[in-house]
Amino acid sequence: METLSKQQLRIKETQTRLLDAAEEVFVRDGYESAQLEEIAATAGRSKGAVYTHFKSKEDLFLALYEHRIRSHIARLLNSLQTRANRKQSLQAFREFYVELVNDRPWPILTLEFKLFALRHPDSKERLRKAFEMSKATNDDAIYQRVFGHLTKDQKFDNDLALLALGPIVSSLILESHFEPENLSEKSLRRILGRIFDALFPARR
Amino acid sequence: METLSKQQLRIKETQTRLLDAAEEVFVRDGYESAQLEEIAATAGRSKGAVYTHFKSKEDLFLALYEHRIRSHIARLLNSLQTRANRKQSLQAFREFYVELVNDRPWPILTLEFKLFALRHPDSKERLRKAFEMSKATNDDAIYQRVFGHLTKDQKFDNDLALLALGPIVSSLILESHFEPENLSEKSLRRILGRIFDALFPARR
Amino acid sequence: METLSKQQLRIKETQTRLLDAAEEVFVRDGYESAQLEEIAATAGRSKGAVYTHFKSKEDLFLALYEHRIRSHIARLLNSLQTRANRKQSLQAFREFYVELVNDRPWPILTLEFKLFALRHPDSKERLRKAFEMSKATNDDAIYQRVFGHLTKDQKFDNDLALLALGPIVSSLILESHFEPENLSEKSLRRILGRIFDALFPARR
Amino acid sequence: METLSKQQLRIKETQTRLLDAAEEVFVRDGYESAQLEEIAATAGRSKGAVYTHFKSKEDLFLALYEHRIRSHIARLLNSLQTRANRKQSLQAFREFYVELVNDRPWPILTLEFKLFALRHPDSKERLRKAFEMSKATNDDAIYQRVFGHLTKDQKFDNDLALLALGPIVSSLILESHFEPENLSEKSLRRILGRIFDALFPARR
DNA sequence: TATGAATGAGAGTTCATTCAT
DNA sequence: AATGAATGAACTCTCATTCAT
Repeated sequence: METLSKQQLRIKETQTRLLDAAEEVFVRDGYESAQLEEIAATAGRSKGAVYTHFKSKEDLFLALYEHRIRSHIARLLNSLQTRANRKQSLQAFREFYVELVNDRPWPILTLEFKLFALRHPDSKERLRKAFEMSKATNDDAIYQRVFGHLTKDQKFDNDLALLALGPIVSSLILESHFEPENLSEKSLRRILGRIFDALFPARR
Repeated sequence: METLSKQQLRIKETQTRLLDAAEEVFVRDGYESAQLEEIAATAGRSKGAVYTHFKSKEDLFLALYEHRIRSHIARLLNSLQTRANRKQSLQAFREFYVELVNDRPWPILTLEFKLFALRHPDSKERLRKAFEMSKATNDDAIYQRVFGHLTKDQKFDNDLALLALGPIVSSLILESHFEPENLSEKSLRRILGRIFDALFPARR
Repeated sequence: METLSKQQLRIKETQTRLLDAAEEVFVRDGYESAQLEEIAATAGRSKGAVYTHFKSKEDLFLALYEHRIRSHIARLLNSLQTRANRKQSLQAFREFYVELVNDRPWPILTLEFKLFALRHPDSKERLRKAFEMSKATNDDAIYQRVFGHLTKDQKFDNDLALLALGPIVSSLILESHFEPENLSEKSLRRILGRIFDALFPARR
Repeated sequence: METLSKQQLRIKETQTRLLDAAEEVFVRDGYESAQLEEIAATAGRSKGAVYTHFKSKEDLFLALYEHRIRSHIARLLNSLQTRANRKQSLQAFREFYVELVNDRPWPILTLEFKLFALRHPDSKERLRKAFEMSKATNDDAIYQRVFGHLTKDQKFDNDLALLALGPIVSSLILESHFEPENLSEKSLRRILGRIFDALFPARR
């Protein structure tokens, strides 16, 4: 664990600032409308600094997504780690997703990124890797801990549900922007909980 | 039902072509990246023609969405109309949503439009109207026919579910683009069905 | 010979203005330093207009060269056409080259273009065609008229001389910019004449 | 002849490397398109090092030219030095120019520099000095040795020819890039020789 | 109604130059 | 002396929009 020189610290700092600013602006304005200059200014840096750290606007966008996914998955794993038994693990899993309603930028960023992916097949390989990474439950041990042993049919449905979960959360949070009263945070949690319970029935 | 003059027919034809082309291009490229020229060319018209029929790119986009919503709702109403009893109606309702998996452009367009709405508050009023329109079940008679009489608590949950349904379908179809194997059309139908049944339990 | 509509005339006019402006600016500033905006402004048009008529800066540059070569070659052919015999033809040929000292932009443009060609091998095919075109004496009839019948050895030397002539003229005009006194127009003509006579000895 | 410290040697080494790299890149890409970073990398140094040794891109370019001219003139003088009589001297002079066909970068660099000079009048003074330097035959003794005693008219023509010689060689070498077959090295020597003999007739 | 030449604001990207280390 | 992160002016190219025909 070496300490970083003053120089290296500044570089790290710039990268962090740029990624944070990128998230803010990309989420607010969308990939196409987001301006590099705005991102740079938000980060307290100049346009040119963006190009010191990222090859292009697209590169910055993808780097942001990778970065975001890494911390997303770290948070999920962390919340699963501390639980003793299956029931608690599933509960933690449930909470994690329900609590995503607090992370408003996340679903927007996710959607933005998926639409981008659809329209930029050139980036496919890099995208595939990021998507791959995002499946924490790829790990057998974790899968076991959260869902226990399943029959083949149960596993099939469970895997489908796992795939569906993220998108559903995202879409509901997005929708809540348009129905702030009917889809209050409380309502959101409620319906997310209902869907979760339907998708992951607690097996005895 | 008046007959339209040749002139009027031609106008109508151009409008239809432009809207169809707009859908194709907006869905494929996204609002920002879509080029008016490309839309015009796809419609077999020139850029100028777009401006004869629509005030701006934004106007065309909104008009497209209104147009699409109108036909969407018409199709839904139509599928509900012919059913005799509540059970059949709910079934038809279910089928309608499950069958949306065939209408691939729809969810993309919807997402695209919602993201647009989020970022163009100026258009809010027009957007609100279109969204409003999209709720067929606003009509009490229809609501009754499909869901029967509900207690206040049931109605609350049912309304939440109604709000959630569209976004969920959209998000799953979108996701299926990235997991064509795991989220095959068949799998999509299956999971959509499961979610539908959880959200709208058949009451006796 | 149809007349051009007002519209078509304006288009033609714009093209001409742009090419003229391009020549002025490319010659003055060089390909890299020349600014599209400056060219457009010089032509009394906007930047965008350039792109209506030319695909890119490079395209404009190449189009300019092709255009210039066409008129260059037309002028040469024209000056040869009117002469009755070989001696007169050779004399006309000589005069044409010596008089190039009046066309100051031409050699700069030529050099600029050759350096460009060297550094943009992608444009090779288009360049080759333009260069090809520039050899008026490719035409046997003209060759005959100007140089008469030559032995094989004479023809070899004559062809070498033909290749060398243009570049030599260009380089001398360029040099005269740095030695305006020693290489006055009169001196230029004198030395060009000497070189011409050495390269194309009047055969009896 | 003092010995240089290690430090000084390293400085010298860097300068040499930078100048060599600069020549390579300026010749290959042209002044405007040449990137300082590319030059630095080619020299095995970083961008910053360039600025330790040269004030600016322009300064490096001019320094390169001065450096190149110095060695050019040294080579010319050297080849003249060893000859005993006028005839041999003229012959050496002739050979020197004819053999320039081997130094492909030289004419490109020269042209590049002249075009630069034309477009950067600010550098005029520095340029003038470099040009001045390049005329070895400014030295009366050398002039005498090579050309002997000339009448006023002969001297006038001879001086013109001296001015023309360099540019002509350059332009022909450049042209040979486009006609590698017709202007083979052998052909180049041949025609250069012919021109030389016409410009500098061997007087008895 | 429809065309497409022309406009011009705007955006991503490049790159010579600076400067803290 | 040398590095390379950061600056910021500058430039090409794009594209929604206008308008004469």
